[in-house]
Amino acid sequence: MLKIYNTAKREIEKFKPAGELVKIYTCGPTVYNFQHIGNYASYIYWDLLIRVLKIDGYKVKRVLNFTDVGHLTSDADSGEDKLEKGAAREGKTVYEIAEFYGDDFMRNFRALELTEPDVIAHATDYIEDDMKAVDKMTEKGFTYETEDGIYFDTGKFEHYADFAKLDLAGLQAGARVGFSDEKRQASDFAVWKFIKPGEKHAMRWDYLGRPGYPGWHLECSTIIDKELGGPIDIHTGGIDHIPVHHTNEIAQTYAMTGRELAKYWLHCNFITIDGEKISKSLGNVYTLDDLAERGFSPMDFKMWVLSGHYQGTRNFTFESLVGAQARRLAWRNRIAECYQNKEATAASNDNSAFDKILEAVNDNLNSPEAFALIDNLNLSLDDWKKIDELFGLKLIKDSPDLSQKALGPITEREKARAKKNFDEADLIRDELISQGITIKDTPSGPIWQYLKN
RNA sequence: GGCGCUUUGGCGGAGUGGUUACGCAGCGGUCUGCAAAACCGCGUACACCGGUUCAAUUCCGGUAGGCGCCUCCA
Repeated sequence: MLKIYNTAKREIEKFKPAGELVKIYTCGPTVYNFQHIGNYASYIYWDLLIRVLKIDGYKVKRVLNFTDVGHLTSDADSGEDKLEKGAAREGKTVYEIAEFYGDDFMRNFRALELTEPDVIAHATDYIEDDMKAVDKMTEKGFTYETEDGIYFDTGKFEHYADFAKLDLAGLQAGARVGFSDEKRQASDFAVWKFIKPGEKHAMRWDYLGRPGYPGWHLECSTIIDKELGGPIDIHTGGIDHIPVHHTNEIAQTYAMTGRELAKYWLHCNFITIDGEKISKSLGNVYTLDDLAERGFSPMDFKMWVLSGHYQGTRNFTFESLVGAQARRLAWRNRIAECYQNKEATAASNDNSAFDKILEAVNDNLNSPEAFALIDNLNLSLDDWKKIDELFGLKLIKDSPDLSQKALGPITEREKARAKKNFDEADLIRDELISQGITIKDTPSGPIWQYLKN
């Protein structure tokens, strides 16, 4: 039985899906630049959620969006469109930018062994639906027009402040860059932006007799409505989305359909790097490729991420990443032990071992506790397979049975050792090391292990 | 200002009203041809101040610190 922390209620609840199919939506990347390790940390946590649900026996339909239009450099309706900015930076078209960074995201997504979403929704494929959505909201009187777009009148939705517990009176509208004085409330936001004559904006669609493009928040409401249908079971995202983006999604969906958007809202916390937030100006924006250059695989990073809880703040340091890497190697060598000592592990195996691990993860995705259990429990090869299914750590895949390869040399070495021909014995050992296999002499005879990768 | 997270030994990070995980690093030892591994042991951690209690790191109240989001970024 899964229990999860629901941001909407600010408490841990038992998860009960509305129907047979668990409908999940994850706010995806804005494909205008490389995603950094903080971005990927969130997708690792949400992947764990998907995997737990599936192991618990649920059928899941999950939608992930790619924002390829309309996301401005501020979550408020000011600044530049990130895609347009990226295109200008690299001398490419916005479509090339979106494709390039979208592909890069998926490459990393797969390298992290994350479950493929059932639908990857590109915002630009839903423009017609966006227009219909604006029409609907306008019909119901939730919008008003200003010089630069169609705005959502948050004053018309009495529960607007509830989700994020906003203090609307305290919102300092003036502090927002380029705040339009035509807005009725500081919290009002654009559902559609007009492109002024002469304004550079490559992505444009005709609507209401003039060129424009959708407001950033709109795509999520539209895509959810079209791909999943209303109220979905789970909506996930980063905590930064609570006050603006998700609050606005909820308002839009209410305006369009009169329904709530999602029953359970999960938000992951941010990671810091060397004690500070991830930001370009601080120069601590690492990508997975940066980690690879320093000798850490995507799986090492994933070990690090899952060794902490999704709701806690995590501080990333390379020192702690070394620990995560070592822990993964230790687990792989326990698998090697299973290969070499089948009878013993089977005999001493605790049948409930994996159940305990699963129970920990069902408790609001407590992966650190699950990891502690893995460290301590006696596990069979079968358990390790289940653990791989649960966390997607490629433990089995990266731990082939090397017995065939190692057995001959190990026997040769034992013969040499018996003759006290240690030079030869060491030569054999070195030869195996060059193939990534180490030999450890235990009281019950030599065993092979994986070398640090 | 609003909304949150957090404070455990050198680092990461669980957990518990009394016996104090685990990983990494360190030290000592056993074992070993050597090396490594393994195993044993050591360092006696829980921000601070009150309260409850026979007993609090663990419960309650308060204080202080660190951090994040809202304001490029999940």
